[in-house]
Amino acid sequence: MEDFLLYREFLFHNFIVSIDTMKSYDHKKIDAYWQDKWQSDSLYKTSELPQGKKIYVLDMFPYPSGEGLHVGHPKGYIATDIYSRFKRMNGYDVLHPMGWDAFGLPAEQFALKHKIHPRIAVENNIANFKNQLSHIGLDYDWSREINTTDPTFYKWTQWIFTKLYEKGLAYESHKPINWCPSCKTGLANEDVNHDGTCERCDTKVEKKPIRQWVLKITDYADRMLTDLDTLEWPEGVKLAQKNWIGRSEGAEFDFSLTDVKDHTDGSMSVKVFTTRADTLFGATFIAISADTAREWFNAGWETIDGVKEYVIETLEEQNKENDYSVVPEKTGVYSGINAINPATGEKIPVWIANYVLGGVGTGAIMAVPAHDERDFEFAKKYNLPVKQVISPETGVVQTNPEFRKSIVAILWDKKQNKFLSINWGKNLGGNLFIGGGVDGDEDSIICATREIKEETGYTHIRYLSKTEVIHHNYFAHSKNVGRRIEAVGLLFELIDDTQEEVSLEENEKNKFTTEWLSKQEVESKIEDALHALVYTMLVKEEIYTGDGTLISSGEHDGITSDEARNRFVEKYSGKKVIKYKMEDWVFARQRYWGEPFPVVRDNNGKVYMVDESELPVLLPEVKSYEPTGTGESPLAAITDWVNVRGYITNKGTFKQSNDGEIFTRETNTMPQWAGSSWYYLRFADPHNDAALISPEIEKNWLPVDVYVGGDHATRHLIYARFWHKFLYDIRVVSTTEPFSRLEFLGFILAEDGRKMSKRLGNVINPDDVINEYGADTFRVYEMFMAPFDQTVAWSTTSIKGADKFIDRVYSLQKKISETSTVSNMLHKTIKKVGEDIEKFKFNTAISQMMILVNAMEEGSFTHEEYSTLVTLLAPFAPHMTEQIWNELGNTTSIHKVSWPLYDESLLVEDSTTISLQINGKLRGTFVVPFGSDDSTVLEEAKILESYKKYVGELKPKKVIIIKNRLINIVI
RNA sequence: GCCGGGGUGGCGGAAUGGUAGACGCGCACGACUCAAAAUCGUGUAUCGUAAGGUGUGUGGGUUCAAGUCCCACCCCCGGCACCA
Repeated sequence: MEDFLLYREFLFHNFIVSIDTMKSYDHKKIDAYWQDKWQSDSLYKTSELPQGKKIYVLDMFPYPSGEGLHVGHPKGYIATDIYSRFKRMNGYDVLHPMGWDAFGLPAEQFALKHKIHPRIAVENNIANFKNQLSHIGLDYDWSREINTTDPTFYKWTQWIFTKLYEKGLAYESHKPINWCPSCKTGLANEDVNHDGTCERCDTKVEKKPIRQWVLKITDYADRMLTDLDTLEWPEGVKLAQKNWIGRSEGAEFDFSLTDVKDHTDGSMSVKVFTTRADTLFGATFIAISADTAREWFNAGWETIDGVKEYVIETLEEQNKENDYSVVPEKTGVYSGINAINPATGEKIPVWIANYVLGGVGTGAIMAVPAHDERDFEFAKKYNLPVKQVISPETGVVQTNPEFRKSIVAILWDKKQNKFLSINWGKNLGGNLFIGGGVDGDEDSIICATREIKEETGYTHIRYLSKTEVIHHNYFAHSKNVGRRIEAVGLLFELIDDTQEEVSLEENEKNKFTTEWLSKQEVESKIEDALHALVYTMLVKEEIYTGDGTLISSGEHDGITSDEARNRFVEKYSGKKVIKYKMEDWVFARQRYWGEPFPVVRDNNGKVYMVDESELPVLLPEVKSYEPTGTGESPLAAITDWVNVRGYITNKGTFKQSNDGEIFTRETNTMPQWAGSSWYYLRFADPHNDAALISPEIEKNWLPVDVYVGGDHATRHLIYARFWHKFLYDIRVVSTTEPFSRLEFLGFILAEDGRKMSKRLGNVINPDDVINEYGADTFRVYEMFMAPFDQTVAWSTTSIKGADKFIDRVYSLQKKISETSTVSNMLHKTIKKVGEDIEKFKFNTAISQMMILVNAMEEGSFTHEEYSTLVTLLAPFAPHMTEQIWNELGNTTSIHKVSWPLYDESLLVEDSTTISLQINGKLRGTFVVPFGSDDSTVLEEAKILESYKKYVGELKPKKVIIIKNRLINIVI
């Protein structure tokens, strides 16, 4: 009641203004009034522990850039706001926090440009962001705000690093890494664009050997892969992670080398990695990368003429690599060395080839041109032998099959470039080539020649080529038996069209017709897997790269690819190996604005972690935080910070002491991804000095139930999963995954369809929009403009629709009456809005409410029904609905009201419109009572003019009636 | 090339195999107004005066009925890319 009186007083002072603006209500006053009131009432304060059902709704926390917010930024925040308000109204305790990801390069670059300290810049930017956000009416509990640059926060980032080190998951490396010459820092692979440029500044990234801290994320690759299945994430993201992790199961084999001149590395063998160990007998040459060749040179190898030049040239070429979209032409050179295939004992040449890459596998491959496209392309170019060792397998393998031998013959008319096909009709397999069974030991060419003559009469033909045996499995329905066919495919050329009388019986002849098909027709009409494969191999001259049965593999003929992969590793001294495309995480940056490593070294360079009791290691103030570009961080110049006296505790950690030895601090800083890899935990327990998070709080609030943000499929979402799993292993968290459900948001583009940027001058500032239309209109429009996950351009005209809607809902207040025409529509709306919010389908939820409002405007509705509408709209338009709620005489906040329930019985309408179809075409509609039985519907339909016109006295062949929907009469 | 996602009016977009284009913008006309804005009303896929025909990227198919299911292809967006 107090609120109500307060509001009356407020109206008295301000209402005149709103009449002037010709709007039903004055959003500026109302927005501010309620935002202040919610704030002073602590409406959104989250309790320390959830009392009942909990839900943790999280936005990807923003990077507080100097540019401020544009209208695209709040889209996700509005969605989580709606979702969390909805959940709160459904009786959940909601954790919905916000914070700042403020370390990292952009903040530092902004600071450098504007000549202010990054800490000050970050403070200003956060203040600006917070001010902009505050106008939107979001329900964050700001008492839980966190900031990754706050020492009380990064203390725990450092703590996690010391734990990673303890568990052997952090190590130093001098391997060449990605170096951005413009940002003057090392980068993780994840920070490098597809085209080899820096993700931040688009400068060409170089390889540079720098001492680096690296995290062993590859140790978690398998778990990260398998646990993907447990996540309610968009399939695309899961797939992207799967590809990024890039697990491949294979084997390594040693090929011993012969004819090596002065190769002093002593091993005299080359190690290859393959995922196709089953094709070992088909390895007809070895190909090594230019990198591997260089290593051999360094080890003292003297080679034949031209090889060294080729290697140098290739290395140069590969370092350029600007255009990633074009696969370069394969080149190579014979090295003069030969290798022994461990399976066949044969001597095969070793080539150096540009398509073999140094960083992949072992940098050397066994080339199997018969079963690998790249090897095949290379072998064709350099005339290297192709040896098929896998017999293709088509169809579905049958149990207890009948064995048969057969041929598939393709007759080619070169002049017309057409292929002879037999059309058996739809039910007998459609178009095939010529097929037939082999009699006993009959030669396949003779057999095929005979079949062609028998079935088509052509006799003047020339044999061209044939395949190895293909195994084809199918179920012969006519004989009710599974079959396994050993087929040979053959290609013949038609010399002339001399044709004999087809020797088959008349009734046999009538079963099929012969047709000449063009290439295009063949590809669309020949559906049979075996016949299509024969065509692919003989006409298109493609190789078979799938699994199958072994042939030409000595004693192993007849076993499957799977069996061979296991057997060959044992038999030929191979080793099973699992490789990942993902590499360990380069975790150091040579910049100022990041978390310092809690690491010191003694004068022998031995590394110690700073003792937990002395964390955080504070980022020191520094005069110049410009990058040095030497691979050293600016911190290295601060000698009285770098040099620190102390001692090593019996735990092996470092503690400061003025009379101790001198140690030197690590001067690299952590990458921006460090803080964001665990921040979501801290929101649940933001002020805990003693622990990263209290176990009780962790158990009650975590994991994040719904995580909303932009597409970070392969970086943030990989790193956070890795750290979370590690924290699970050291018992800091009790779940194996951090984010149960993930919802991506589509971006908002500028009205011109381009990205919003200051440079293009097309930025739309939410402050301006809110000023003109109010926060509620802004919120409703952003949610209504397109499906949530879809990118869409801003429209300064379309927003008027949302504005009108808000205004009309407010105006409806005047129409409250004692009667109702909308009860059915209202209950449908309650159902749909609830279901849609749950699924993040905000656009259709709003559209349903618009439909209801239209119906209310046309008909009549009660006070209670109006209250229900306002309640449904409350999560979307919190200010206006709170205002109405208050004006309706309620004394508590609408945001504490229970979500309305729908009445199943009221979802049903009294009557329903049936559409009349005649032969599937719409010919009219009519209304019948809901639930009318079929005969009633038919009788009603017969009354229609269109029924009389189209059906008349004709007898319908068939009448299909879909209850409450339609009647279709087939005549 | 491979893997995702998508292709529906002038625009953003709706459609459990069952009236395609809900809802909104825009546009046109009308009401109110001296006038405009705002607001309200009516109309708005397309061809046709009409009856009716045609329409969800293209071509086939399944079905009484296809935007929706199946096959082939084209185009757009995103990711990966000589990964052995």
